[in-house]
Amino acid sequence: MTDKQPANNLTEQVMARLSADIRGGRLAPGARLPTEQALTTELGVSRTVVREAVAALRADGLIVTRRGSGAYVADPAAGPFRIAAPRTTSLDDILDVMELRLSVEVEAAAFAAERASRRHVAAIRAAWQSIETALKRGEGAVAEDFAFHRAIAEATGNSQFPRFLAYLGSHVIPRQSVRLSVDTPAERRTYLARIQHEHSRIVAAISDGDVTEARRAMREHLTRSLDRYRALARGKKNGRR
Amino acid sequence: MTDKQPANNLTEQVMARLSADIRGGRLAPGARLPTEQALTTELGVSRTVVREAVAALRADGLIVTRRGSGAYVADPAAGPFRIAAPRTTSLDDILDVMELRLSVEVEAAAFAAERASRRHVAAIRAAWQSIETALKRGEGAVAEDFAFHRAIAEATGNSQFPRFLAYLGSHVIPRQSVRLSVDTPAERRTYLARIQHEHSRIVAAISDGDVTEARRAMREHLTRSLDRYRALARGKKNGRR
DNA sequence: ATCAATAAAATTGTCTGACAACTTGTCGGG
DNA sequence: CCCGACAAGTTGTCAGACAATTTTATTGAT
Repeated sequence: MTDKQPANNLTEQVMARLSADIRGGRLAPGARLPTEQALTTELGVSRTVVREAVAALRADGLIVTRRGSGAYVADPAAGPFRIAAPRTTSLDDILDVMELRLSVEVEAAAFAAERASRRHVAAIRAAWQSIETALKRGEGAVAEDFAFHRAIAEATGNSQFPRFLAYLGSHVIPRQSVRLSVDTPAERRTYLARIQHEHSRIVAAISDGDVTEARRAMREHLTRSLDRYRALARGKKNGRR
Repeated sequence: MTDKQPANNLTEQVMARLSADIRGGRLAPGARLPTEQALTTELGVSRTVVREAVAALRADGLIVTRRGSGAYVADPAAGPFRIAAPRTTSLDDILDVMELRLSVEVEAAAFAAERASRRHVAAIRAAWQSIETALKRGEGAVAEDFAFHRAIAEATGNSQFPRFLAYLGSHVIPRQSVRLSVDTPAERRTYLARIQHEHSRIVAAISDGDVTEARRAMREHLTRSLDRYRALARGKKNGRR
């Protein structure tokens, strides 16, 4: 199920072992782990290795240690937060993540329309202009597109939105360039022009402070690209739900 | 800015220091960290502490180590995935996270209305019923409420939604019980009754497959609780934007 | 016999020193 | 100029010791 490269360093081996014990349920939340000495004898490694593995798992939020008492399996709810599986990026997974992105961005546009400052609006406009010049130069403008969405997220005044987008973008956007279903340059150009037109409507809504329209425009914009991926997924291998 | 409890264990102090250096940009991605020996002398701790801190940061995906060469700041895009800050949970941070949650849940309700199976609808109805019985017993039903929202997230057919909610819920919901602005039991009862009424409208919309109404009902439901928190935050110490 | 204070044992946290495994740069010889 | 051997530097692992803290056992008084 998981990746099993031999992991030439012992610490990772011990980490994998303990992690598997915890996630596999052999060690229930709140249960106490074997003592460091017990682990050294059982696994045949030095205490240094055991301690480093424990420190790593503690950083992961899987366990907590109490001096003089022992190490305990942490409540999984208290753990940090991992969103998507980075390794297994199947096409379906990407679609799922894109839906999550749509959800966040639609509301981000609404919040931006509600409370964007003049500087924020100016930044969004500048990002739009950057796409425009890139398109006139005949480029794809994927980086500029991402910057545009990022500018909107920052205009919400809520730092969670840009952070969320930055993470999702780094994992979803790169795939976008892998395979575009549009073939001829002419088709591609009209497609990009339409995208940019959708962008302009989003800008207008945010600039006007029209919350409802901002939501609508952003949803339409993202739904369209989502549908293109859905079609692609269905074409490649149809199935699922 | 951040929380500065003395952190009685040195490892966390060193971790915090290095983590701040990396996130603060003083150490660019790809840059090499000081050697362990340099850190021991500079920070005045033993090599054991430094190594455990490095092991923890490596588990966090912030750095990578190469034997014989050194430790390097990892490319953040390659790093696993972290969304929000778990430690620094100020009231403003909670509000920001709640807005993110609203964004996701509104669209989750829409997706649920669009493609929930009969079993999913039944599960949502059952969760609603659980709240009902808990309320009749005079309980707060926070766990049941969370289960209700979770059932909706699962009805989307997109595994990212329940996962996202599970994380956010574990960090946001617990605070809900910390301090409720409603004082008298009567007020509390009417409040809970209204919440449950809002729930019923969400259930009806999803059951009918009415996407727009599902969005509207969920947004109204969450906006209301968000507004209550906003008022609470403003009452405690007004400021910010 | 019950309970409280004390002592002992157990456990994690930190320090020190050492050696192995690996990487990188240097230097000499071809 | 290229290339191999060598040396220095760095991380990985091991071993032992002591400190700080918690848990358990012992002991004593009531």
